[in-house]
Amino acid sequence: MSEPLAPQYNPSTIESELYRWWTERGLFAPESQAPGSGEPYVIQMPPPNVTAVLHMGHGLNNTVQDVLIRFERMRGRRALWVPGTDHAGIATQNVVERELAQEGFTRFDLGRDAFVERVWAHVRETGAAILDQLKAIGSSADWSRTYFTLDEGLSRAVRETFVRLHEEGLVYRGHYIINWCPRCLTALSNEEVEKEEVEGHLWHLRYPLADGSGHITVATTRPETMLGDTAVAVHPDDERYHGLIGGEIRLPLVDRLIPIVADEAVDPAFGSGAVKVTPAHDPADFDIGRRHSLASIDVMTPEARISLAAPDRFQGLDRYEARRRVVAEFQSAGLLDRVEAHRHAVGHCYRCNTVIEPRLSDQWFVRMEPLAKPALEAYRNGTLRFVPERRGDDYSSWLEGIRDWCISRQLWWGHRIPVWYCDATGCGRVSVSRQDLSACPGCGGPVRQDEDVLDTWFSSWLVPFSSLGWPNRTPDLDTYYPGHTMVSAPEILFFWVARMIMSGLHFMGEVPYTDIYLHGTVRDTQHRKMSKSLGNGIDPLEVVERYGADALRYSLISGMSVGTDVILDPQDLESSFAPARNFANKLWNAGRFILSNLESATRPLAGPHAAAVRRAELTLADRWIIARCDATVVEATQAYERFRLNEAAAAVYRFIWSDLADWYIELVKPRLYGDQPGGDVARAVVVQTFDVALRLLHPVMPFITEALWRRFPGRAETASISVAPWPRQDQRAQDPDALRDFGLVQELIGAIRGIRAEYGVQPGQVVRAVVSGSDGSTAALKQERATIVRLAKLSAVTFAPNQERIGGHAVLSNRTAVFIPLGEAIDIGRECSRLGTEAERLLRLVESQEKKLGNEQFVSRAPAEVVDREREKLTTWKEQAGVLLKKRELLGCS
RNA sequence: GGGCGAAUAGCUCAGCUGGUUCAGAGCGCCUGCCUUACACGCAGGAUGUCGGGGGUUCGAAUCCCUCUUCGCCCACCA
Repeated sequence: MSEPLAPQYNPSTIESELYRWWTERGLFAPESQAPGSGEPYVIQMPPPNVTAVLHMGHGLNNTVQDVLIRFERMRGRRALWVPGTDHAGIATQNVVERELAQEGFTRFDLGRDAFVERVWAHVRETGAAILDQLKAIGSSADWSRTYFTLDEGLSRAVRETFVRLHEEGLVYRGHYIINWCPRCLTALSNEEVEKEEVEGHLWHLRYPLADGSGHITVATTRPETMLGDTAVAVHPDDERYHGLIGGEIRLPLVDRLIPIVADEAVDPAFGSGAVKVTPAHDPADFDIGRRHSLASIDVMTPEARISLAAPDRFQGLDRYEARRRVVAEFQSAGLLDRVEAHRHAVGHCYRCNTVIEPRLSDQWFVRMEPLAKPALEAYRNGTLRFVPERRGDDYSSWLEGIRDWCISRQLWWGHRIPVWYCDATGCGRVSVSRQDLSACPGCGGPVRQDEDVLDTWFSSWLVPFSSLGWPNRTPDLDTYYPGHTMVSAPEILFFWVARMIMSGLHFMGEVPYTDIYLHGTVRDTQHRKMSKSLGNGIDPLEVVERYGADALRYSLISGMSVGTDVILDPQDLESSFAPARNFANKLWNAGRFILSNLESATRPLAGPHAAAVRRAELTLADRWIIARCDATVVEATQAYERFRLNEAAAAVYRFIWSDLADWYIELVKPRLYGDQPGGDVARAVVVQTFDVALRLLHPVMPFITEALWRRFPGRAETASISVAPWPRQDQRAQDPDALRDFGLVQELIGAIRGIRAEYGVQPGQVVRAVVSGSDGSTAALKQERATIVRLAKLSAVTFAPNQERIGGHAVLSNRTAVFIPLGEAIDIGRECSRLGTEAERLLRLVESQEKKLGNEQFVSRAPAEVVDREREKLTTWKEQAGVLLKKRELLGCS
């Protein structure tokens, strides 16, 4: 590592080499970090779906986790980040089905076993690519603990959970209306249905009374379901229909007699106040049907075509064709009362966006209320903390209204349901078992396993303990359960996060983590979510290749504040990622420069904060940068602790660029060259503060910080910044005087530069400056005289009262005046107006300030220190304005 | 239909407990510089009715109400 460093930082080779080095050293395993000492700190990675390679959302999610895990690791915790991938039942099955479709096949052509084998092939490929991507962005997860949700161990946990919940009466099989996707041909949970507002219609249909005495009008958004109607319902108190309750309707098209029933669920104010009842195709109707012992007629096939239960001419029609046909027939029979435009929410499959069909079927459910209660309590008693806080409301209101969870899926890819049905006549036993069964435990007869698989979330809700070996009681489980922070996208709060809390409390007796950080979504500049179908995605790997992983990470972190989305422009990667790349380059060059000036060091450079030098040897600038560094330690540490990662990143950025590079390094250059007086002190201070900056930045930019940090003298070959101790605040570093005094130096240099620019003084030309002020106000400036001369490009600076006329004038915030004689270069008129404008600005401030202080209410009601502060401001502004006006007089301005 | 959030420079956003970061940062723009760490850089500069209206207060970008516009979550009125 001693080859000369290139002036332009090139992340690609450095990153891959360092990553290999980290993993070879096993730095990401908690065992090799702080053996036995630090408290564990555990993050469970939301396992990416093996459907496809990762997108920017994953980039953000995993960067946040990595920042937190690296932060806590450096703070001495035994940090464990558990990685994994999710088999993603329905999603992965769909992806492979689409692949097959391209080849002209369906999964049924292949058969179950061959299809599942095919999915495995996809999984092996994608799963490996995903892990590579996670590594490419620098994720410091413990890969030795990587799991896949269909692994043997996690499958055992799934089975144990199912059986145990069944034993407890919390898993049951039921015949209910569920959400059915006619494309995926499976049941879905309520959470898997996305409601979307659509402009639909409300058809008002006339149902003739059986006795021919008239009709009842019912309104529906899905006319085709009338083929399965088995009643018409009205509210029991609805006067309009009193005489009709108990009567019958002759159902058009089907010619079936169905009763008119009274049910409280009917809203008399909606539509006609009468509702058609289709128990097989609507959850509300199903309930009405139960209350009135109505038949359920299933008029749809799984594919949402009209079934054999309907009249011949409708059979086989797609649901929408059937809808048109039904409406047309009502119309021609004169039974279509009217059609209204109607805006309503329609459920769509969250995986293929097909409109959901409520369907009556046998499915397995988890009884959720008993699980939800403790999960709700954990929030109410403050055990769980949400960031941002308001997400806690979403969590609790979801739990309060929770409904049972349909967990069976009519898919082939997933954990097979551990239930066996006995086929022996007269037995029919249903066995729920931890072990595979080959015979009925009751009669010894032949059994067949339930064909269905479990909801993919039924395995992922166990991850916080199943990934650690549960149901076995393993050392990992003892040590790393419960974990600490969950970093998740808000979309999966209910699917995953809330359910993990329920399972954790139920099976482990403790919440799986206490802090839940829900970050935003990555969107394009039109605020659209990045997606493959919109083509507005950004490939994280492309960004890593072009800008480096550190730049990717920094951009994501700095673009994100608590509770807001990250906006990136897919059309213009440069504007999104160049600033971070530039920052990396800046850091690289600062490091390069510092390193190149350490050879002449004669004193040790390492050690606790500025311990290598004595206080008395420090210049004002040294004291200033040490104080700024310390303030940055505090600011960044607090920001990381509060999940304000963008603020932490910004604080370090400011320190490195605006303080260290722009000022301190510039200023200290003469001391560093050769064997200058104070050279060792400067070297010690610059190394010290740069080292702190690298450590503070490491969680966000792990690669470049490591690359630089390792090159500093005195580092052991095996030392890594990733386990270097986190910088601590140092009371001795605090130095308000230095902050104030050096601020004045900066202000003076800025004022002189401003005058130079104003009058177009050539950069190469040196000028003289005269500074006048009281001894007290110029003491600090005198200390840094050489700095002022160099950075303001002066021939000399003198401290004396000034009566010269022709030049540029300025006045600092402590009333010190500056004068630059410019001879012919100056345009007196221009200087007059420049001074005039500035004086006017100050006088306006003075005026409003006088008004404020003249206000009795303010003086008497505002706190004394505020009033004092405002008085001081007034004095300063007044005097500043006075100095400028005097200069104008001197110049003979009109 | 219920709940929540956001609106600040051309763009992306900070501004946390009302008053010393109070109108800011980065990008973009303008001017001048290849000053031997860095042109992915340096120095300087311009840019705002803090979404509209009302209120509370000595004092509001900040707190309250209201309107407008965007976004998110929830919802079995067919």
